[in-house]
Amino acid sequence: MRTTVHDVASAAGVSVSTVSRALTGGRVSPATREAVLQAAERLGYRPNRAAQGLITGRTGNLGLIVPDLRNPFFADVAKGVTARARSVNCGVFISDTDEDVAAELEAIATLGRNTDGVLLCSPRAGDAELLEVADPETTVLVHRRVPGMLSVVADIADGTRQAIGHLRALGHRCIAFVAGPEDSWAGQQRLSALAGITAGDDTEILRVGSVAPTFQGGVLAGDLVLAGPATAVLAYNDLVAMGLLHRLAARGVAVPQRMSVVGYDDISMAMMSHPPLTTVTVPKGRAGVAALELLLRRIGGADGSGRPAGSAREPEITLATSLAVRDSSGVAPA
Amino acid sequence: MRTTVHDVASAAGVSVSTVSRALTGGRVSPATREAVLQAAERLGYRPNRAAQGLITGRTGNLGLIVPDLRNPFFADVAKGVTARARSVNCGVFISDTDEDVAAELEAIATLGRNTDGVLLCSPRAGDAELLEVADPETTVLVHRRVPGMLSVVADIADGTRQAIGHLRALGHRCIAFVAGPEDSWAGQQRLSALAGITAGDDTEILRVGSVAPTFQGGVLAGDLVLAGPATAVLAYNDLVAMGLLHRLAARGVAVPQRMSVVGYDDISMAMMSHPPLTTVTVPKGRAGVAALELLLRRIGGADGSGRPAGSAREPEITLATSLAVRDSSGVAPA
DNA sequence: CTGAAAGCGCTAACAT
DNA sequence: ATGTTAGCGCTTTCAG
Repeated sequence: MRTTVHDVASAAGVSVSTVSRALTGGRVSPATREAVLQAAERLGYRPNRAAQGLITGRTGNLGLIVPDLRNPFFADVAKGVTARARSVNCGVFISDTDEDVAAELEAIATLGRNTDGVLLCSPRAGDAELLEVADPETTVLVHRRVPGMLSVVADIADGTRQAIGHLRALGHRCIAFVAGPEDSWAGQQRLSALAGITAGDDTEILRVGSVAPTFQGGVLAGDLVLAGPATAVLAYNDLVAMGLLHRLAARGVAVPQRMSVVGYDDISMAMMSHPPLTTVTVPKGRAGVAALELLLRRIGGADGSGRPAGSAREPEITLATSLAVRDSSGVAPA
Repeated sequence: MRTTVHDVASAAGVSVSTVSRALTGGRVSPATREAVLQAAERLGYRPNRAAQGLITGRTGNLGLIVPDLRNPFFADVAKGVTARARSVNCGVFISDTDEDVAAELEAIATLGRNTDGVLLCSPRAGDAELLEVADPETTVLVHRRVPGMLSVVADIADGTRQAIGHLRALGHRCIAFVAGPEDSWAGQQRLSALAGITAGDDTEILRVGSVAPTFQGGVLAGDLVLAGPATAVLAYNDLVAMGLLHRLAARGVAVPQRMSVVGYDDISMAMMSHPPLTTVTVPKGRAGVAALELLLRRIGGADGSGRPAGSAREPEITLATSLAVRDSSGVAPA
């Protein structure tokens, strides 16, 4: 068995409670504390978090649930969360649900039980299911909004407005929008953002798809877009946009000379595409960080710093988006 | 507080020990088991893993340590691990060390203490440091080999041989190798693989760099390669290869007509590049899965199925690599 | 087959 | 300021 408080206690010649106090910052004489700390160090003592959690009711861990870690979007979120979590000395359980609702619900239940709180990123489950299985007190949604739950989202509507505004300014009057999954929250969000935009009487927005939110989906969309009159296309996300770029190149369509392409997300490879992709920048990692901080505020710090929990000031946070203009968008062809 | 065994026990009209047995598969009468199961289901009971772990000595969790989740290579590994872990009902702590050795060492210590075992992917620390802080009994290295520790690696030497063989067959006689970080294990592995290849008296391998193992590093390498006589280039990894492709395109060098490019890893975006990248396929997720299975075998199953632990049959596993030939490599220019 | 009781490693009253 | 004790939720002897 590993070294326990008892080992440290006898090594330092004190009782276990003194060890506990010395380590967690209770009242101990400086001399004693020093002795304990040294003994702990020498023995390589690491507290057993499970045991700590059992008594304090805080595990010092949190859960992060994402649909797919291989999707760079979610990898970015995970990166932000783990980085921030490390700085507050908080462990992170990650569950990749593989885009499966049942797995997601199961993960919420299990993680909800075994952590201090869970960050639920872009869940695929419906509002009702989520409300039923997740504890609104200890769950924060990321990139998804459900009434009655804490959440952090990006201002997609504004980003969409900027993208369309950019294309209009370049002279485009017929813009295709490649829709993603019909039933996804993010998809509806984009659609309603678009609907909310009176692009001007002279500008037409053509809906294309829906297609899978993947590179392949973009390849498919390429031909669809080319079959219509659009001179520019706004794609569901960067992956789709890159598939589009690929297909356009294969068919000899010059970008941006004959067709402008704009994506959403600004995943890291967006600037590596050919040409580099103009895209709506979504704060992915920052959303994860914000969600973590919201959660910590709600449950009072992972370090058990016992700040009065209370309800968070802002139960629904919206992060700004912007448009990263790169080379895939240009003036409309004459 | 959440529902506990006690709640289930009184709801089912039995004792807590009976509940425990019914749930963990001990001797219980079918009728009693059914009653307990129903009560548990009705109350939405989820065992507290911390408490379970405290007594059984198994947490049912494991740790995965990676240098950078945003790197698609590691995202793939993480995906493989989490998927397999879910199927054996095992939680996964993920720690992203941000390429930092100190953070890595700290993670090994903490996770080692609070999980049943840890999967250490491409650690940046040296052999000695690793040996000092990691428990060889419960740690499995992924994509790294250290004498005395369990590990799963890909057969990079063979992959390298295939890549060089491929280029030679296409007529290339002067091949540049873009080296990555000098001190990295993976870097040395590639270098020694190359050194072990007698490409033939008529073939020269030029070392270029080292550069950062990133897209930017590849961009930098592009000019370096162009300054020499090479007609083909083998890049440290796909990211570097893609940066190379980018720079080559910017400088108007046709790929593969004037220059062939080959990478390592086969990350998902390798086939999305322009042109699609020829690369040494490395089993990333499968390595994670294999490591997990090796660990489980070693510690006897996350479900506590108590198979005799014993030492694993194969403490060092090597997974095969292959060459995915795509459009970035072609016959050497005349 | 089932219940009572001990105790995993730790912290939080409660004593001293 | 420090030691003693109880007990977190659970599994596991040990009785019955």
